[in-house]
Amino acid sequence: MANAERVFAALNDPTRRAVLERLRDGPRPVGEIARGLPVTRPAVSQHLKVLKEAGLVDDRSEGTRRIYHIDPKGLGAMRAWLDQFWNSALTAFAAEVERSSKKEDK
Amino acid sequence: MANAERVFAALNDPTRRAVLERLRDGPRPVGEIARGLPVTRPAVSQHLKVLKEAGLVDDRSEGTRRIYHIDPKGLGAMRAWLDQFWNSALTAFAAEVERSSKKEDK
DNA sequence: CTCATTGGTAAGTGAGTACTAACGGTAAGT
DNA sequence: ACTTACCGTTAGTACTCACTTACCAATGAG
Repeated sequence: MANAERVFAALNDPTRRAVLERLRDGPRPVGEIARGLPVTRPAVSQHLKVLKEAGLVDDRSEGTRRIYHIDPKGLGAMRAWLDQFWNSALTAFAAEVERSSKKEDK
Repeated sequence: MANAERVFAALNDPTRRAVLERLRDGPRPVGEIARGLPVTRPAVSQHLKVLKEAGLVDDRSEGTRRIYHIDPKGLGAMRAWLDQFWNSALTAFAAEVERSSKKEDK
């Protein structure tokens, strides 16, 4: 679904971010992702499930192996939320600075 | 300190995001933030503490009231992390498309 | 067919955390 | 001085979640 709620929850975990970092260089099977990480392979499978439901990764079957790769959809939802919030926050912040500077002119 | 780690953890909670939404329109005291939220005022105080440590909000004293406002610093750290990841992910994605299309030329 | 490889799933456990209730501390009003 | 309003902090509790250990299904090699 790639809604912001799931993306936030998915990106909160350090291990899941490490998984994404490893997929940044290209698609990899589950075993290769798990190798080098301080957790077991089943744990990685569970993390991949969460990342997939968040729209951050997708997978394809290749024989007995499942190749995972990054899905730009989830990151797009995240950027959209952040950009919208960023803009409105900055305008509100600027408006506040304006108001407080006008208070000096009495 | 506004490192990405704390920002992720802070933004994960729905109540804290609701607090930020309320501060988006401008600075507010704690009581006014808590009013309308489905949690008690002390809970809001704890959330504000987390948001402040993440660099997402800041506060000033005004008599007996503490006025909280959004601090662009934390959102900046978030955007930096996301933009960096976004760029490298897209280039890796493009490189992969390149590779898979070359495999067709045998 | 047999066996090894790969990976998703279920159950159980431990740690982190969001919440409420109670308290203390400070500033303004009477 | 007394009271009221506003807010942060502490202690305790309930719940979520990341992890491991077992187990099972599917594919490929011999």
